[in-house]
Amino acid sequence: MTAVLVIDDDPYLLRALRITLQAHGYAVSTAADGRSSLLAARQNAPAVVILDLGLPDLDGTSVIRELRSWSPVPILVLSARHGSEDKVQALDAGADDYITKPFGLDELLARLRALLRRSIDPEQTPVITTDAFTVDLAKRVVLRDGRDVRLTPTEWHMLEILVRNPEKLVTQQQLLSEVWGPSYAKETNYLRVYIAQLRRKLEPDTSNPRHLITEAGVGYRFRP
Amino acid sequence: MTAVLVIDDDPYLLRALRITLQAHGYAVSTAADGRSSLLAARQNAPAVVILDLGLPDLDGTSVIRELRSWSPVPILVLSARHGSEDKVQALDAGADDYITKPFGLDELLARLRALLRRSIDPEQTPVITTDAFTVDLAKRVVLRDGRDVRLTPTEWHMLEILVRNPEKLVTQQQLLSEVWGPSYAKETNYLRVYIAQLRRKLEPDTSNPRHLITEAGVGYRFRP
DNA sequence: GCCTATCTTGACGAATCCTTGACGCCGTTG
DNA sequence: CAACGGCGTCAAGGATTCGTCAAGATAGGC
Repeated sequence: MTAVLVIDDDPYLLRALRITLQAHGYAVSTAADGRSSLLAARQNAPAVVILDLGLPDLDGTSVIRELRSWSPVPILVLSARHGSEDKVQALDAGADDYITKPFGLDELLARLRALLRRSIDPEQTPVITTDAFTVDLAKRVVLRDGRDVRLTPTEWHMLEILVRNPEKLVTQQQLLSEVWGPSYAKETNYLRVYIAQLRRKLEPDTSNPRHLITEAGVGYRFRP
Repeated sequence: MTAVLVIDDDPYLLRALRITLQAHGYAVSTAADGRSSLLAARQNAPAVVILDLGLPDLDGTSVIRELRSWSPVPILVLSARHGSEDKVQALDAGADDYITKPFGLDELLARLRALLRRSIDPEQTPVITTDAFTVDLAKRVVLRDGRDVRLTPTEWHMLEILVRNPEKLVTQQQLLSEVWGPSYAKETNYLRVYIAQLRRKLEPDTSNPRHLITEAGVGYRFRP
């Protein structure tokens, strides 16, 4: 049976979630604050974690970071605020998905299913092909016109992130914190330099990129 | 059968609504003041709430806030006054839609259906489709006629808020404080400019918008 | 120590995006 | 009828952000 750990300090919401999740076949364990939740996560080894950001003792993002330091378990975040700042912070810290309160229980269940589905097969096809080049994620090789393209470690790291999320917009912060670390969140000129190098090596027409698309002010997107 | 909770202190209106709603296949429960209505909402778990603002004991916005603190149930507000102040207050407190008395029963039924449609489909996949365009919230992509539409960060931010709340009337203040920050609450010209740009990019007939609807003096609404 | 590959940093026009004001239209009010 | 407020439209600036280049800085191999 799938094990779920629910972390929330609101006893009513905790009870409601426990009942609903158990009714849908999950094994539920709960925690009401950050410290005990970290213990519970180590002991129960849940398949997915549901975390409320408004905890009494620890900051929500700290809990996420602690968890992420030793476990890849999917984390679904609940928050009362509608603003997008804490959303971005939580996702940057390593959360996988996000719901704003109040939310419908069917929506919660749907997102839970989606997270579990994703964690079961994390690597679909390790080979991505476009009409200009081919990326083999397993072999760490990029081919263009039959010959392989030399990429530096940093170039490869950036390309890998973009290619693993086809069609999806990857935030500047996501790229920076993934490649250079969270403290480089404002060095957007790094991105400009390396995107330019990737384009020069991969795009047929450098000044008219068709696969590495920039979204001004937000981030970049890979289009197959 | 769909459960509706009607909250009103006028016995005649209450009786008329009960009869009409039951005749259209709804299961109706009623309450005549704020306190008993909150109890009834917890016990009956209605699919939608119809709330008259002029209650004897509690302020209407307080009832909305109480409900919203634990439930995402759609709230349809009735009010006698024609002014837009209480309208905006109720919507800011978390109401979903609004009708001014006196109102036609067919209009009430139409709005009820619209709100229920929204609550039945709680964005299982974060993809919203209309007959003119498709919004993918996860990938941050908008498709129209198969091609993707290029949106600026601010345009996307506004569209996301509206699309995440289908059929809901979103206040000007809600949009402004979410996108530009709380101190921009009176710069309604921003809304006019960006709504116009969104319509130009998304609506088939710009001068006759069918999905991005403006409610004069109050706000905007997304209709799927 | 020297050489090479890679990464960092700064600067500059160019492209994109946001802000702001003006104008006309429409429905409502007095 | 005239005045008014809310809305849609447009375009011109000003502010950000992007692409590009090249010159140090750093690290690793020989």
